[in-house]
Amino acid sequence: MPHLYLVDGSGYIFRAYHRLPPLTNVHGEPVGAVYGYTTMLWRLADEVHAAEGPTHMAVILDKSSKTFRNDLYDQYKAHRPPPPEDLVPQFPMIRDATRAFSLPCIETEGLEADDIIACYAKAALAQGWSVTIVSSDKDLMQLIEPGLDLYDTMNNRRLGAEHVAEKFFGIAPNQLGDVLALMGDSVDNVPGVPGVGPKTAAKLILEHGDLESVLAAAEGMKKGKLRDNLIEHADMARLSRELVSLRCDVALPEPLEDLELKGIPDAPLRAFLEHHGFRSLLTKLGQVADAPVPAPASVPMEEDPPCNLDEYETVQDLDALDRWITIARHQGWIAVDTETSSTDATQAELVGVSLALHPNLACYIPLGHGGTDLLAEVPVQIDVKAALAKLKDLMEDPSVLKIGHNLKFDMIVLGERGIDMAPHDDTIVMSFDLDAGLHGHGMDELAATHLSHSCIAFKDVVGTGKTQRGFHEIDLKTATRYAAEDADVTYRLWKRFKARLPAEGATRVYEMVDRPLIPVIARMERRGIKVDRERLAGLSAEFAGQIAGLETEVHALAGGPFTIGSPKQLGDVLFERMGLKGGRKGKSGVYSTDVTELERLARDKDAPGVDLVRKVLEWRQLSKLKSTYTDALQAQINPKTGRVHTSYSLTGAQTGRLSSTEPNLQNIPIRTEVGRQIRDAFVAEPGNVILAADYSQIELRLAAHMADVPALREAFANGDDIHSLTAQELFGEVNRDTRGRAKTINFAILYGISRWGLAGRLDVTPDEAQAMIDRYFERFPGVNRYMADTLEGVRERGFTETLFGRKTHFPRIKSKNQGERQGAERAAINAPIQGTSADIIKRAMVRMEPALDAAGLGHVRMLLQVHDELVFELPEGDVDAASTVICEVMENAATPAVTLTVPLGVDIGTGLSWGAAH
DNA sequence: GAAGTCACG
DNA sequence: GACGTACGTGACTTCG
Repeated sequence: MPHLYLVDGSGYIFRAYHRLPPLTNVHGEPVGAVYGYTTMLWRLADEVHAAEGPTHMAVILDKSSKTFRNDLYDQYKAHRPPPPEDLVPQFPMIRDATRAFSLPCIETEGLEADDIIACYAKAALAQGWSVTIVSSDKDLMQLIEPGLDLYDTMNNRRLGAEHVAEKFFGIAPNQLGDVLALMGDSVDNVPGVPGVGPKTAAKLILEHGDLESVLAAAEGMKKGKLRDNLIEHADMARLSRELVSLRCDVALPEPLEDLELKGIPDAPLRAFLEHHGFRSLLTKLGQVADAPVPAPASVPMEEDPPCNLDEYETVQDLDALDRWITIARHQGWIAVDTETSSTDATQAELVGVSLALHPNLACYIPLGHGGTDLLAEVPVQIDVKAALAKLKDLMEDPSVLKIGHNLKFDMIVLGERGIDMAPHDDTIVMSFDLDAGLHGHGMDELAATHLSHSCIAFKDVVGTGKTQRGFHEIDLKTATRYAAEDADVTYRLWKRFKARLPAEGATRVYEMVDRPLIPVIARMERRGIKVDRERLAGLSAEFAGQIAGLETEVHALAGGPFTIGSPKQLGDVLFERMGLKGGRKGKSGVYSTDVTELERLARDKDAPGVDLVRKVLEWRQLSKLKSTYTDALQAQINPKTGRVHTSYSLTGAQTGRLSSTEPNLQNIPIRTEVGRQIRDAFVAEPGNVILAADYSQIELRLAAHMADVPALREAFANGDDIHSLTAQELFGEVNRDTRGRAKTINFAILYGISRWGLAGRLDVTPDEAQAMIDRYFERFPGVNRYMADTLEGVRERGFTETLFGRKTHFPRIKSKNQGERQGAERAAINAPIQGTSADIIKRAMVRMEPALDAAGLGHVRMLLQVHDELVFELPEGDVDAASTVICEVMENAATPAVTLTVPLGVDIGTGLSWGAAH
């Protein structure tokens, strides 16, 4: 059977106007109500194929303000205020929208939309059709009967007789006209009977049956105001009855059959959506979901008003949350920030979420406040589950860009709650890709630099030290000011960076390397790596015993106890008490006692105190391993997962490398046998293995490519040992000693060589070091040239660039201080090489998961990155297949953006632990 | 919080 | 003639 949907367009637009925020389209025209109307039509159109969906549909509008009711009663709707100024231009747009959907739009002179709806409803019902009136107007509820219901699209509910009974105290739909007549309507100026509201009206009708019976019974009622009013205003009640009656006796402007739905042509709808810039709907129509969002140009950035913390809203009910989500869907982007109980995203409790849509249009949604002794009273908050369900839809909506500052954190927090945020932009990464080397990228610093705004300091909100409170204990007013400010500032920064990225040539590295990496890193952090606690505890105990023994021996040799860990005391003991030779270093006037100095002392077998020095070196090594690794790592194991979850910083290293904190898993020992045991504590789950894949000599290979050194390029192409080759070229023979020296020189080149530095490393004179450097430049032409070009570039432009366009700024390149300047020069020579290497492994990481998935290796988990190494955990049986994919991805990570003239080599190892995988 | 030291690439 | 010498990180300890 046909099902006719009659859309009360006029009713909808008023409700939408008051309920939705004041949106404007790309032309600056107000379109809030139109947007709401368009999304509603969309939803209805989507229901076409549903079981109870429409087969016929029409939109009914009011034609003019004068109707037959004004002839009945000249005061009808007389006091109604004119529609708001910014609603008026939206009326014609409603017609545009309806036409865009190719729906019939019906309006008739002298009739209200309600009457036309009633006519169509009756006609359809008479033919046995079902009818749904898309409205929640109480007058239209009179029409409800079997086969006809109302559909309140704003609250997504069907309204039937039960709803009328519930709202009007037991009244049936066919009695509603009488109730409405008695109670009147102040908005439409239907007079009714004074003193009679819905409750009294319903009671009277239920008691007496209908209006006339009520009026007839008035005389017999007990004396009182009600009786008097009913008698005195009986005629007004009868007039009201006529006014609220719906006329269904006029001819249908268009026959029912013509309302049949015939599908919605694409072109007019697209044109309409494009005209208004309704991005999210365009996306649904089939535009690319991840198309870059244009920078909002309508408001020049300079005209952004200053941050006004008093304008922020605290969102405490679902309706309010819906409002924010609606605007986000409309404009296609939103700034997001989460407040939590901890800076460790993998263990943090969610305390609240803040959102920003425009400068100063920001809110805070408290979700986990209260619940402690300190804040005994739990404030009004949306139920976390309900709020997260709403937020999930928004966060996962492919047509809404989520903007955050260090969004990786929020991705992890929400990821732990089943929300897979996408698409995204991150202002901390944007800032890094624009301004690495110029300043930090924390929000407070960026707000001060770019917005001349000083953010509320977190410690001013929660305090410090013993009296520090959790964010969940902060009152909502303060919490809103702090949290919403962060979202607001993030939004403002995003506008600026969004415009700067293409203008400053930073889009390439941002879009190709760093932006897509964020969710990859978030997943790695969430996975963590399993650590064998017992093994670490065993090592700790072992080290503790040895340290204690060494301490006793050191004190005995030194002739008395002192704090070995104090460089100052140790220096005094060695150089004063024991009389070893060595010089002061540093401004603080403390003897240098670092490992190179102590090893120098230890080499002199005959010097007094050699034994002491050797014991101290051993003590130092074990103390370091115990305190930094075997003890600390145990404390870092997440009790819930049994794994260690590091946090990677994408902006920590100026060159574009990642850095790793809490704990740092990029400096787990490997170079010494005793330290290496710590790696054995990083293990795979039963049935799995650890796979470590590392680039072989990647920085030297890149140097060979970038400096265009034929001999080196050939050597890499042939798979030769590059340090041996260097030894052959520099010293004419290859042995352990010359190869070691050659290796040192190769690294020295990468790091920005100085004759003194190399001399110190090789224990030769600066002149001899210079001779080696000269010979190197001679044998490997291109290197010297590359270094000179790099320096010229950085002096001229202030920054270096990687092959992928990543910039690193070096403001000190112009320093008057020679030391500073030379330091900047060395760093500038290194940055393009180290940075390109970082770009390449990042690209490999971005491509790794899709490549593994495509190969049916979805169970292979990428866990760690250590600059030139990726660590995976995978089922034992997948090793061969995974190795192939991993190698392939890593070796080809530069292409097609960059074509290298050297191959990239990857070595792979596997084992039950990280240590065994090397 | 600075300085010194040392773990990694 | 002095400067103070390799690039990039983070964590721990001592000490003022």
